[in-house]
Amino acid sequence: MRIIFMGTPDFALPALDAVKSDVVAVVTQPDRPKGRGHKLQPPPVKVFALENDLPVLQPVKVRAPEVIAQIADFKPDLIVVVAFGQILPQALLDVPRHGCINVHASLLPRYRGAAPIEWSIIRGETVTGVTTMLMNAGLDTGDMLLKREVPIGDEMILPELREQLMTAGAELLTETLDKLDTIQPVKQDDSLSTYAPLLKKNTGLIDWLRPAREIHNLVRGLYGSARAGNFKIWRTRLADVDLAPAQIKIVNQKLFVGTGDGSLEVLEIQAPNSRRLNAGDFLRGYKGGDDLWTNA
RNA sequence: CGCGGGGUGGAGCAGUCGGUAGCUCGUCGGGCUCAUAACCCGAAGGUCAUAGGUUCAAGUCCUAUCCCCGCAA
Repeated sequence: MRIIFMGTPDFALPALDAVKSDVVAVVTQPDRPKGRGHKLQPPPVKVFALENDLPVLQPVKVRAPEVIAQIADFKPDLIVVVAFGQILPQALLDVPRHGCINVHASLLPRYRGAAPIEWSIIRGETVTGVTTMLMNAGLDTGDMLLKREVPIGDEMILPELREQLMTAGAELLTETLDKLDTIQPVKQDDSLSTYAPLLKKNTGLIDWLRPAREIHNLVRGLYGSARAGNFKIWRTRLADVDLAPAQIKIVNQKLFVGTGDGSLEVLEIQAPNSRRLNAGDFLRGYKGGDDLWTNA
């Protein structure tokens, strides 16, 4: 089986590793200026591919005819897509005779889209999973092959869930390829579908009027991107202290915040221009008063 | 060369106009207490990121390097 693997971030690595012996080429996103100083960074999949002596393509747009031709030249039997980051046009989907298989980090048809892992935590789901599907031109709308469930613990955090899903995804991919001839594809029930859109900058803004549980889920699901004022909130815990929304209280080196329903203990917080600290350390240096979030 | 903040005893911070360092917590010893994460007394612990430079004198000014962080992408 000649496979072309398409993927970009860390999440795709276990899957690529699982099938690499059949991979004839890897397609990933171009190196991008990233981080401080705008240094050019190769995507993790590229790094992995080079370490394994796999040919790497980094098209700006896979939809470009010359790119599709280039991919076709590898005469792939199958294309495997895991967190690639670009939409494949029909012309490309038609290239491999076995079609294109995608590993998606949710139980389809729920959480179609770019950020299924984050949204499944933010929405307070107790179970999610991975799904393999035969891709079509829609966004995560292809016929499903196999699924595997992964439970979401009450206190589970984004990196933990991501870790489990990427492992499960790699295993499911292997299983899918093994049974490819016998699996009966199942159409998705569009009436049950939900979307997990790209995270926006303001997705992480904490509204203290919301219930504690909801805010806690947001903090868990964004892990570092949830913010209150200029502070990043990394970890919280449900608490039982009587406080008005957004009001803070410091007791025994612990930081509590009131919400619209219930209260939270802030366990890890990051002040502007500072690094991430646990609440105890943060409070030691904190000289301000009760206006923690309101001043800016 | 995208913009900006910072590296000070174990931790988090302060340090004004340059004159060899201070706070909170922790640690160790002692005391109080039925007891304690509480309180009282005392102690240890810092070549102030690194290398140069200016100066009678630098954590504090100048230059270079390393590392951390925020924004923007």
